[in-house]
Amino acid sequence: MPSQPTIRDVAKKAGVGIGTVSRVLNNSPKVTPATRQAVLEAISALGFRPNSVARALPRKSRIHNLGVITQPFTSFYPFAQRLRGVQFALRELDAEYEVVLYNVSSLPHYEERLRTIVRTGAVDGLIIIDLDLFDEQKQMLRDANLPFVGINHFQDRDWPCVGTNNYEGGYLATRHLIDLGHRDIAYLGDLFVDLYEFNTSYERYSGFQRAMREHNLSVPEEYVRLGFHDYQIAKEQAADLFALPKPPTAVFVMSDNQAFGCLAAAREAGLRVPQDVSIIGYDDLEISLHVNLTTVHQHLELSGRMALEYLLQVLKGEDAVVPSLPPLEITRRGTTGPVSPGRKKR
Amino acid sequence: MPSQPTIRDVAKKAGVGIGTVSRVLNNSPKVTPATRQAVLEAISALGFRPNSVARALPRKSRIHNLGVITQPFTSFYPFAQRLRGVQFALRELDAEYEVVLYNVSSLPHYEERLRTIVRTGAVDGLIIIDLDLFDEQKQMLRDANLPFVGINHFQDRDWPCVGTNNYEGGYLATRHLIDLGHRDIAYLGDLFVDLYEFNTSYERYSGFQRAMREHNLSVPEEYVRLGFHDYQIAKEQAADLFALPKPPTAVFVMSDNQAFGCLAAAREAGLRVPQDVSIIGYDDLEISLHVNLTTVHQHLELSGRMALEYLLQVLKGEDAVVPSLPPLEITRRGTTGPVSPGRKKR
DNA sequence: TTGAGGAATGGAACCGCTTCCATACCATAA
DNA sequence: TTATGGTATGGAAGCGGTTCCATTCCTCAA
Repeated sequence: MPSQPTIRDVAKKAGVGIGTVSRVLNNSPKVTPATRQAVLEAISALGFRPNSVARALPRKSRIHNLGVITQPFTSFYPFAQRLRGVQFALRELDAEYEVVLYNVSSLPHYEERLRTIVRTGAVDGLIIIDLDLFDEQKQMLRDANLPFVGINHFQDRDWPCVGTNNYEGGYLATRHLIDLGHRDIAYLGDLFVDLYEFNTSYERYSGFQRAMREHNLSVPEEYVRLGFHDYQIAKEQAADLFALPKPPTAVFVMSDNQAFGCLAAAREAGLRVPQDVSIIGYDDLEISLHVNLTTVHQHLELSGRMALEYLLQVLKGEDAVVPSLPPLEITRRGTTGPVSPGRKKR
Repeated sequence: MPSQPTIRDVAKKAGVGIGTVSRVLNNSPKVTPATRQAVLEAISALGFRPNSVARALPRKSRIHNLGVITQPFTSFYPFAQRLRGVQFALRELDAEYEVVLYNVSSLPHYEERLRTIVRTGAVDGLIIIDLDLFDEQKQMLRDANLPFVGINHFQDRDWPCVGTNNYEGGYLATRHLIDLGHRDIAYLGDLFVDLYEFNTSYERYSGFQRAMREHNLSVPEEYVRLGFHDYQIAKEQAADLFALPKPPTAVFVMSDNQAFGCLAAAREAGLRVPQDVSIIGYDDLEISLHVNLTTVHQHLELSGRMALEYLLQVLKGEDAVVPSLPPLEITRRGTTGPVSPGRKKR
């Protein structure tokens, strides 16, 4: 018997009926101790383990699963806060759903994963975080009648997304620095197109560029530093920036994680923050409060909550519209300040 | 038809057989466009959504689920790093399991959740993080033949745990401070018994006490500060500590999260770290590197990985033993240093 | 001794899908 | 016209459990 033994195998082995085995499995009181004993022995002799799927089938109230699919996460990836929003809302609303977490490590992996999810019907709804949905996949999900919602930066996609506006955020962050009197502002961020064909960095950079242009400020080529999203890499890039003959007086870093690297580079270069250099991040991670980082607040937890609420409505069969997040805002803390006169170069 | 329509309802409505409906659902090519169209219309007219459970049942290769059950998490809760260890290992080993995440918000909730998991057979294995398992539950899991493993601080429990030794960790941290010349050392941590009847804080405190005793150092009552695990609360407690007539020259804080609060309090009190006061945390979160915090490294990610590997072996039917984590070690960074002579009070 | 009632037990029916075999249908070739 | 073969389709069987009804077996009272 190479495959998993079933309840019938157990029944045969124990010399009882399948009903009795089921009763033992479910701790029904109406089983003789002796019988129970025999069944338990058969179970462990065969290494029987009930098939969870078959078990769930006859139940009136289904167990519902919600899939959350995203890139592999590190503690700095804002994902954790979004997921928390989902979980908290789930609890508050007392929704009978469990969260199944899917991490995909590449685009092909992502597409394959979606296909599997649809094929196996593993979940009843899907929250797609920081990933795009391509036409083929979208159609597949629709055909399968599987409700889904994204959390990302799309505001006008033809699929439901709780979206944030990176362009606006980049603009706001840069305006903040300009308003403080800075003129020599650098941009530090991810490569413009990441592994998942997301262009978050480019969008934030575009907002940065727009703000600079509006104020007739130029951005020397060496003030734009792009690299893989990583603390250490950001730190190195920032060190290069600070070693320039004419270093910037402020840096807009496209993520808090990278801003931490930038902060460390400033410290090592002997620069005081914000007296010598202002640094603004993007995300407003919880930890950023403790690091006292000025940053762009993008309602991470709220985005998870909103996505969940929308999905729940759809699942209930209600007509739902994707809610809009409140506007982005700057969380002012200690890493940005007015340009210091003694340091001003022009 | 109040309950969910089934594939038979769809078939009847579309005037086709159930096989055809199934074929449409599964994108089989051998369906006439006209037929497909009719079926799709019936599907959306009825609001039909395939039952994921029933769908999964007939498949040869089951979808396997691993449950991860833990307390609700914040970004500082070391849980995230543990979960990452699990996910990474899962990917590396190419294991066909998905992770189902359960957050429980109280002890009764936890017990009920376990019962539900067993009853519904929702998962094939369970990783229990930072929660104890009581006799009744343990028996229940065993009866159900549901393999489980814990990640926590138990080293000699009668159930498999990847355990860490808090007592040892507290001792090490304190020794580190004593070796640097500190004599007036405070303890800042959680209440001794938390919501889940875990006594992590007490264990670490006991290690602290032992180290102090071994060196004939006394701990004044006001040097022991306990409070709910929270940045803000820790910050307030630390502020009280620094406002004492004779403040400590070093603080052992039982978690990095609380250590961040302590650091902030020191900053606000105008104390330089480590010149005026040394601070050591516990956990070694990723972020702690960036904050340059000296702390106790407890192999968080590795613990997730080990628990997973063990569970996978058990699921394969192999005889497995729970692996031991490598010894705890101090990660020395910038927040601890020798006691500064100018400040020494005795 | 007999009948009634309760408890343990066996197993058919069923949960909602997929799969596969048999059938019906159509087009083409002879 | 008939034979052939390929394709779309219907629906029975089956996935591995739970549930419930019928049956058997006891025990106890009359």
